Amino acid sequence: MILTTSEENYLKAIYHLSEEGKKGVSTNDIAAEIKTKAASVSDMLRKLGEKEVIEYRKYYGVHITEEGKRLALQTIRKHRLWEVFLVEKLNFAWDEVHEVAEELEHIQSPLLIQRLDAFLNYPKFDPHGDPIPDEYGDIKARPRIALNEMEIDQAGQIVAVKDSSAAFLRHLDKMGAYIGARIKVLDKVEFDGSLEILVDQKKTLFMSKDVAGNILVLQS
Amino acid sequence: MILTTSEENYLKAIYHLSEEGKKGVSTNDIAAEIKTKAASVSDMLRKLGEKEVIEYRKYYGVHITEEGKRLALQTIRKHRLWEVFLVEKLNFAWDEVHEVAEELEHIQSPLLIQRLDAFLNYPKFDPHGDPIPDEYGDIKARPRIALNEMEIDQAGQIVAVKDSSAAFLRHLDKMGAYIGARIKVLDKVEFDGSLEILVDQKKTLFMSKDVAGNILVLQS
DNA sequence: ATTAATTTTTAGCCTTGTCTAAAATATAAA
DNA sequence: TTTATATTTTAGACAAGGCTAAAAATTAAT
Repeated sequence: MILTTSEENYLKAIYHLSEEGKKGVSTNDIAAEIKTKAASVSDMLRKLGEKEVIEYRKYYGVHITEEGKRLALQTIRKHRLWEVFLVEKLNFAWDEVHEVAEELEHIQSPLLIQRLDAFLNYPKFDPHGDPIPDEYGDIKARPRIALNEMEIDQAGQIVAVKDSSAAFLRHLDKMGAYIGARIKVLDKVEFDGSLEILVDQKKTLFMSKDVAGNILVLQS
Repeated sequence: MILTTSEENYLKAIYHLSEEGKKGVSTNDIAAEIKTKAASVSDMLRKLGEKEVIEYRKYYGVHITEEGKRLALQTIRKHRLWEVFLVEKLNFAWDEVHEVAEELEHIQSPLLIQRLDAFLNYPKFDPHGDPIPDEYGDIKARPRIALNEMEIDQAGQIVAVKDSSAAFLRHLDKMGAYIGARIKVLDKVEFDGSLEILVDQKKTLFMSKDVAGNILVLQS
């Protein structure tokens, strides 16, 4: 199965959104992620559905298939390997690499990626700390940690909750946290063990030790 | 001036064909070089003409402009730097690199190329011996040599003739040689100084010392 | 349970780059 | 110099991918 650059970008976005929420991914979310219009997304979903890299039910969002996941991870692998190359070999700053890697990831040459991987000494994580899938799409899992066990200045992504009751999720939402959010621990209050958290690099919020204990974070 | 990938490819082809012949480049020649149809070429020539990277007179072929030459050399520079990277850093064989470099050359990032150039230690020639233009499009000129002065096993490209009479050119053509041909000296006959030449890696031919003396070769 | 608001899809149009077939122009041959 | 051949251009179609506006379906709110 060969995908166009555009299809690869959509599939990658769908994969990322799937990982965050675990539920079906909505057309609007994809449009926001890709920075395009919902109408264009609908069209592409139909095409990706025909190629069987996603399961698509009109009006009910999409689920990525196993084959889709495999292809998305291939693209992510390429993206992250190029990021390592740019930072380690060409002295790019870690925040300068994304756009260029976004172009490089679409180069079609398995041999190139194989050799690049070897040249970089088979790195397991990219410069942002995100894991690099291997040839087969396997990701070296990093242990998930409860948010209240993280140290000050550590960062990560909320990937799950222990208590998944509607009440707890509603509370999370009210605070401005959600599954998929990128967070960083700014401070831990001695007095009651509560935490000050930076969400998505823009919003700070406080949460109790108990709430934090129910949130699982993938460290990066 | 920003060109699309396709426009860059056309311009590069036109540049290469211009260098060989010096005369106007024909639609059919471009079509053959790009492996597309003459109708598509006509269309693209109109567009490139509007962008003033070529001078285009219908039915009379094209000439590349200074701006066009500058842009073509940029692309060629990128292509050749990537080739050096692939061979020297990723251990590609010299004949495996072309296709991948063809994709890599269209990545848009001046910083990337600048850093890559530095990383490779500012190479002046690519793995095929072709010169790498600098940032400004300047090429380190290599002296042209008369074909009869070349040694056995030396290779190069026919870039000009001393005697440019129609008769001589017709003779050249009849033999199977032409301006732009990639040649290699296979043997020099002691008896009369005539040469055995390999043209474009497929055809061998013999030519007298006098004929060879009128052919100028850019060594590689 | 309807109405209102939101989300998603469809329909139709645009651009880029490709193609085939036919028309126009230029070149070679008689 | 007229005819034949080869080259080039135009015209019209198509696929990919994007957009806007309008229709359809879903979800939320009275």
